[in-house]
Amino acid sequence: MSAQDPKETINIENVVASTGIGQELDLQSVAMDLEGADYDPEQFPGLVYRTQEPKSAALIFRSGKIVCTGAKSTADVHESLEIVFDKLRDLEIRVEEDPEIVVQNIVTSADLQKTLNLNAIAIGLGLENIEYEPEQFPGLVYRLDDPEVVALLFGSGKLVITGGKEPADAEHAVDKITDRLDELGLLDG
Amino acid sequence: RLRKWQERIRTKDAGERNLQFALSEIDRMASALGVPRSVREVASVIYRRSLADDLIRGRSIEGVATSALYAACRKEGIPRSLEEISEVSRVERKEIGRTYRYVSQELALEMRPVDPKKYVPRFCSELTLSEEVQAKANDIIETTADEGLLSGKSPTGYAAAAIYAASLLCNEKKTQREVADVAQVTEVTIRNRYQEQIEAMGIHS
DNA sequence: ATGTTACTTTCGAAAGC
DNA sequence: GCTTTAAAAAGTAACAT
Repeated sequence: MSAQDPKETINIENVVASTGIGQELDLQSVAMDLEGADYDPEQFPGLVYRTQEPKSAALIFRSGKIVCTGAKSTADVHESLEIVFDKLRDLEIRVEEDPEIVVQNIVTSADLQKTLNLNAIAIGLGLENIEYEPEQFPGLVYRLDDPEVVALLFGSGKLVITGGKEPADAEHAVDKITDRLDELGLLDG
Repeated sequence: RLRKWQERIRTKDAGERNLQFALSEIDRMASALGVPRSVREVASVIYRRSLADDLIRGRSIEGVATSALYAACRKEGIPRSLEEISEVSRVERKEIGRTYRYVSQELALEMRPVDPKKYVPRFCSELTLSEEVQAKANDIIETTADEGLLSGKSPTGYAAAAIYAASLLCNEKKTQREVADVAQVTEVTIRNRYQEQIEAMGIHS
């Protein structure tokens, strides 16, 4: 009744993407005119601009390249970047019509809905394939080859999957992890 | 050519000096921690393997030496926490931890997670607790860990809580602060682990 | 003794040191 | 390698109440 497919519990928590306006920028002046912009070249070469809805943070560089992070979906990434593009246009900066936006990383969380004995899992998956140092971090780090993602498994059964380029990567990862733990008889039992 | 010859000697000498420095550091830290000679030997082997596999590039000699000692203590079954290790090293805890993880992966040391029970004898000794308390603490750790209660928890905090609980059960009470001090964890951690363990053991007191 | 804030881990891009 | 951004997981710690 309560046990549903772990895939249904997958939630996208953050999407990182990169793009560019195809134009060099004078970040100093952009920082002056764009309200809410944080720019401290001594500390970091990029200018930070935050959007409220959707919530995200954009890192704008002198080269015109932009990194967007914090969005909850790929659609939000596009929305956020459109806002950034329009803000720049308001500053009389030429921005390409539809700059190519490339998703670089998707962070998701999920729930296997069964508590995990990480010690047993560490041995079962093979000590050479995992990293588990509870003195340093409570999660067990499991790197998958296909899809090429990294999963952090917790004793509660919840997990984080990061490194994927598309939502499907997380689903495949959850499937593989579930299957692997099942065949090892490590889901509860 | 003479120049090339000198360069080789210079490199060889530098390498030799660095190795000697690393080994003397391992010796110094091991003495400060009071670990047996066998541990220093294991640490030396791990350091030499790190050197042979070129793992020191981009890292400090001290960091690798300290990590080798941390790994050796664990491998020999007498673990020292990163907190304890960092007190005798000039490398900070975070760096020792990440270097250890790197060396451990690269050399395929296949280190198993630290068993909290490995801390019981030393901590109890420092607290002058009886054999009975040690046995009780080990029982609590073993029983509750098998129920999956150990997952994700720090070995020192887990051991500390079990020792605290055992000291109460055996009428040799030590305060949370006393146990927290030897284990180098906070009272809050002992409190949290203690509650879980007691509940899992079905004890009420 | 409890509550808040903050730091640990994973990932990726950007430009520059 | 570092710097900055955001986000989740759960444990631990520092400091306040």
